[in-house]
Amino acid sequence: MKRTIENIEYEQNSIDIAVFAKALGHPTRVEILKYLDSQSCCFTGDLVDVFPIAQSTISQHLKELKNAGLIQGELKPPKIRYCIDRENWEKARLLFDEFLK
Amino acid sequence: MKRTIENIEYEQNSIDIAVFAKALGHPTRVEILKYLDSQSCCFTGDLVDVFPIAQSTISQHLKELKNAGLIQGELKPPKIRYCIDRENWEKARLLFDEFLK
DNA sequence: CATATTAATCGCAAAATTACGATTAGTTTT
DNA sequence: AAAACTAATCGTAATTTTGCGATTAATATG
Repeated sequence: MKRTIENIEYEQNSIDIAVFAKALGHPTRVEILKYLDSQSCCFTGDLVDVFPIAQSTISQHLKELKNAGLIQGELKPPKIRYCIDRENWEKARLLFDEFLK
Repeated sequence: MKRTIENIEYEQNSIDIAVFAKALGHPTRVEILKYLDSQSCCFTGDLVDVFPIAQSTISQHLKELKNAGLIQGELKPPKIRYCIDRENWEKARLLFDEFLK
């Protein structure tokens, strides 16, 4: 990309909203979160069974959700247990609520 | 992309959330919406003055917000007046509220 | 009618996203 | 120690996004 103006300055609040929103910006990730919420937690393998997409793709989506802070992974060898990060979830809720009100 | 499984089926609700979220997934678009909200309406030219990015880039962001249904443009020749689409805005609010609760 | 103004669109380039299969790393189990 | 299992990472490819300058279309003004 030709970014002649690199380092555009944004309000922190705008960045926070954008980061959460971007993570929610794919239907698969939305449905992963719905599933996670309904099960309270789950393993990658569960998702591979539920969604008709490759294991590596699911792993990638999980990574993005994790990077955005919406989920956390807990080591339960040999599996990894993913749960919604309730603290950030609440933060996102407040941000969207405030923004969209 | 190698999409061996094309036509993945999603819940309509997940698609709706993802479409709104994707539109909100860039800080510039979030700030455009904030500005629109604060001014209730505005012209493209106002945004060009406010944001340090090219006119064509702003136009593109406006297009995406419009495609997602978050804003609407009204012809006020020779300008175009952009306002938040309150109906869809409310729809988005309800979707996120329900989803993040 | 010619000129100015406004904002969309075009064409391009760089970067990010999405998806896959294959491989790898880390644990268990045998 | 060998085999099995789980999930991340790698490498690749197609597509989409982001951004710019230049051009265009549409309207308004002189």
